[in-house]
Amino acid sequence: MKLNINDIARLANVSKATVSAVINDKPGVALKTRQKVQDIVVRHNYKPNHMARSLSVRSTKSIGLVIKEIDNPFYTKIMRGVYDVCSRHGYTVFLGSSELLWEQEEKTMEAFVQKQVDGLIVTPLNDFDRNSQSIANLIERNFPLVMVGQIKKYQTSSVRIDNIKAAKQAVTFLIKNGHTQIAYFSGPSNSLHSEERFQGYKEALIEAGLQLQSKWCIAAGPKFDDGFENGMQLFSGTSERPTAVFCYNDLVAIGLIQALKIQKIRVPQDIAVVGFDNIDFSRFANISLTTVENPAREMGEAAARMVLKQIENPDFILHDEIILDATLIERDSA
Amino acid sequence: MKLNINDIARLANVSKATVSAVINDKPGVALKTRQKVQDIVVRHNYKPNHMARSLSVRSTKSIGLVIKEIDNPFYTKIMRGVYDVCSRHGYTVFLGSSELLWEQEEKTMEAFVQKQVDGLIVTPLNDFDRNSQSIANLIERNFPLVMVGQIKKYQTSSVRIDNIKAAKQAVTFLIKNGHTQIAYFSGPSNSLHSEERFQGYKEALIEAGLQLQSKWCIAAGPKFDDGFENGMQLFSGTSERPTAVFCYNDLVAIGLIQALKIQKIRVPQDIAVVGFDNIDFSRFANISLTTVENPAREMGEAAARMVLKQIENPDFILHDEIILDATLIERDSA
DNA sequence: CTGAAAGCGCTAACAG
DNA sequence: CTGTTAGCGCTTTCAG
Repeated sequence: MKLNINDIARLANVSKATVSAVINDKPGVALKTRQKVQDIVVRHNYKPNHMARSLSVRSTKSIGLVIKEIDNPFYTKIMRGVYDVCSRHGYTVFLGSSELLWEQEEKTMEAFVQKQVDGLIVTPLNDFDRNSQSIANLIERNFPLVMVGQIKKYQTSSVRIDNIKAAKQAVTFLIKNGHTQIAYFSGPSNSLHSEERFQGYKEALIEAGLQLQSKWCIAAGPKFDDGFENGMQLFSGTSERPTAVFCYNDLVAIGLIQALKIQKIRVPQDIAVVGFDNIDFSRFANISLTTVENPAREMGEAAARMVLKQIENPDFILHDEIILDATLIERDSA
Repeated sequence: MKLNINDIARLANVSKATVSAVINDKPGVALKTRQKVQDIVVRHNYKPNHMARSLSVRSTKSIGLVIKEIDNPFYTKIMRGVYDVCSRHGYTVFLGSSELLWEQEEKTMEAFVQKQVDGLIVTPLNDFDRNSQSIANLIERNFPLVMVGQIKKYQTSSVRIDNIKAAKQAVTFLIKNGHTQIAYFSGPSNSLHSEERFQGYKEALIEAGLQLQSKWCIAAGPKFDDGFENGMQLFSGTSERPTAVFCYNDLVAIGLIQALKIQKIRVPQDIAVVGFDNIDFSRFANISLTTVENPAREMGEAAARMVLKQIENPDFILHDEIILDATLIERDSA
């Protein structure tokens, strides 16, 4: 039932080299022969086995994408950007997710490499004691690899934003609005982003001559519920409260706002909150969210363009960096 | 630099057949030989070329997933379900999206088949004049293929919900709450879901003895902005209004609520709105959304289990159907 | 238990 | 312009 190149060659009375030439639009085939072959090809609906081709030409026209969380809209946007430019260039993309476990990240990357992807795009986890043999190997082998974000220990190509600067800008905005008691809801402990944003938070405070207070540095997490639960907790008692909170991302900001709403605390009058990422929903949240625009899709696109360039230019891989802008979007929540 | 099975064989002083046997954990290799080979393998960090293996065994251990929209959280959840069970079973997944264009859907499927995926999961578009050669071929060839949802023209395995019933339930709920003037914001014109939900809407009206009024059947679309814009439009004038609207999905419901808010129309007092899908954000919308739970992730998981079963059982492919439950979740918006 | 040889479906020189 | 031949890296009989 399923024909291969030999069958077509036989049916067309030519050699398989000729068939190969015509299906790949190579020159040097007489028009008549070409047409005869083409005719047979369409008549039998022959589709070349792409894998066999890949084995021969040592290129699969595919890349592996490993993100952190499949159902986090921020990563979804990155995916979108990557997918768009890859498919536009005839590359197909393998989907992978570490779900915040770096053993998983590692395993997924390895699997992709074994499947012979031509390149890899990763949103890396950062465990401080992490020692990634795989990443080290890839770098050494000059394998096309780009990070969206970065991994502290290794130097690779990357596209990202300046998280410190962006966070500082957001917190400074809060300070300018008269806030002096500002909390930070951080993300996962192994998130470099979270740490950088914390750094920006600190810098803004210091620059304004304010005290950094550990009681207002809350280890929340990356999700709604993290924001919600920590919000419930922090604002439940009658004890002292901050007047503003800067959140690791929009998800926790929205969760926090939800908790505030339940406790009848008004946003932004009683508590101002600012998020990070500008996910689509931040506009539609309970209170439209003041947040930092994190150009996820653009980062995905840039990352994809970068790997493709590296793939097409294997001798010329250097550690490129693209830093995109992240700007504050003022809405109602602060 | 990059070693292959021959290199390992030579280094270990055995034949490549032996190497193959040990890396695949096949019996019939003397313990000593096995250890010697294994040692070389780890010492040189040898990773078999999975593609070459695939060519030989004619199975890639990969499946193709083609969804409709990458950044729609509903499809993202399906993706999650598919990804989870596939990776748990050692399958990797190719990411594809039709972005609501069926030529794209077709092309993506074809591409995956040429890349020799072992199976395909598709959330199909339904154009009424659509004639899918690819799908017909796959069915005829008995190719492992499962639809999340269904395509009207072809009989395939599928997992889905009873959209008609679910919609009817939602609209009946509205009617029980005293509404008689109920609008429907439909989805994309080529969405079977949208049409089935419309069907359910009609049935609920009829059963309650209410008139179906064409002025309240609004062709909105699948996105926020579609809900928003159509909401702005429908409720801008002082002309007659419905008192409730049933929306194709949560996205348009949330968009609509946003429009209502801007126009100072209260939800649910002035207008009740119910969505469909129960995306994560529906809880956190401006007004928490009354909606229909659409078990996306579970559908993804079921679909994945189904293809895997078909793949593992090629002689035994039948057109299976799984219909999952979709139940109304009552929250604040209606 | 181990190795030689054929083959998976395709591409790439190289002759003719 | 076309066909022959030799791989790509692995698996799989089948002898020995």
